[in-house]
Amino acid sequence: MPEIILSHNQQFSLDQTLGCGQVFRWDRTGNGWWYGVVGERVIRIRKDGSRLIFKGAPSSLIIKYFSLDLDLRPILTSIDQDPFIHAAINQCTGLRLIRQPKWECLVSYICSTNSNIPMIRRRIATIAQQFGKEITFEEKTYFSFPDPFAISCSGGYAISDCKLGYRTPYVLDTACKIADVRKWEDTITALPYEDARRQLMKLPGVGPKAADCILLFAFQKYEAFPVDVWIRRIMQHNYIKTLSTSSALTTKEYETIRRFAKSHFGEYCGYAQEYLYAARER
DNA sequence: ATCCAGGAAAACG
DNA sequence: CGTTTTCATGGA
Repeated sequence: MPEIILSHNQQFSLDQTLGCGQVFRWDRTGNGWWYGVVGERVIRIRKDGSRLIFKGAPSSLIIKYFSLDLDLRPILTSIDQDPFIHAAINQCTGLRLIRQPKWECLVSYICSTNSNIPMIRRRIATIAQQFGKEITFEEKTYFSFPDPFAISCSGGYAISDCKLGYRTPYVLDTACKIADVRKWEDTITALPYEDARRQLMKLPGVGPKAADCILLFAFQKYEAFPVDVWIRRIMQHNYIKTLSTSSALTTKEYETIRRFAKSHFGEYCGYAQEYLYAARER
């Protein structure tokens, strides 16, 4: 089985990275193997010390997907601005932001609203099962994530069967609007963060939070700082104690939080967000 | 039964 | 304009 030997500057935890809630298509078996669908491939991977052992994809794809080509140390040093984030960094050693497939990430976070991680996972799995291509791997059947056309051309019939609730028309309408995925990806990629964010938020079902997740996880716009209920709580308790404790997160509050994060943690505040989220107390 | 979950859109005042 | 209500689903 192919493997990658991680050097000392490739700090990496498979469990932190795949288990922190940024991706929804990976499962861990009892003995440390992870199985996941990435694009048209099923990947099996585990880590033994500095050895990364895997099957189902070339090394180049593994390195790109897990961002193993970038040195985490200067990034973590730059966001390590106070004792609280320092503790989170230490608690989640080796957590990396993944370079997710963009279209799948978009749909995932449209499906994430007002929901929890197990539910999101189930929805994405159902969509893949309904519309994706069958992939056989080690005698088991998996499904790739369908392109927009596969979803839109069904005329909304099969998608309404995926238990997405009120998110059903969001996914369908977004699939219709993004007929040419490649073009959409190139457009967003080329735009600076704020412009890309405004563009994404024009899609039905994509608000500030979803847009920031997509930009951070799929487009590597590291200044994105997604604010969900957990992050808001953490920011209230540890950083901005003057925040009102009203129930719904207003646009103004969201702006206050993400501006603070950018100025406090810097250009890589998105990395700070993910460490804070992964280290959250439940 | 009631509340909550990696929120967003529509309705309201 | 800012604030409140509604939305579908399942788990605790």
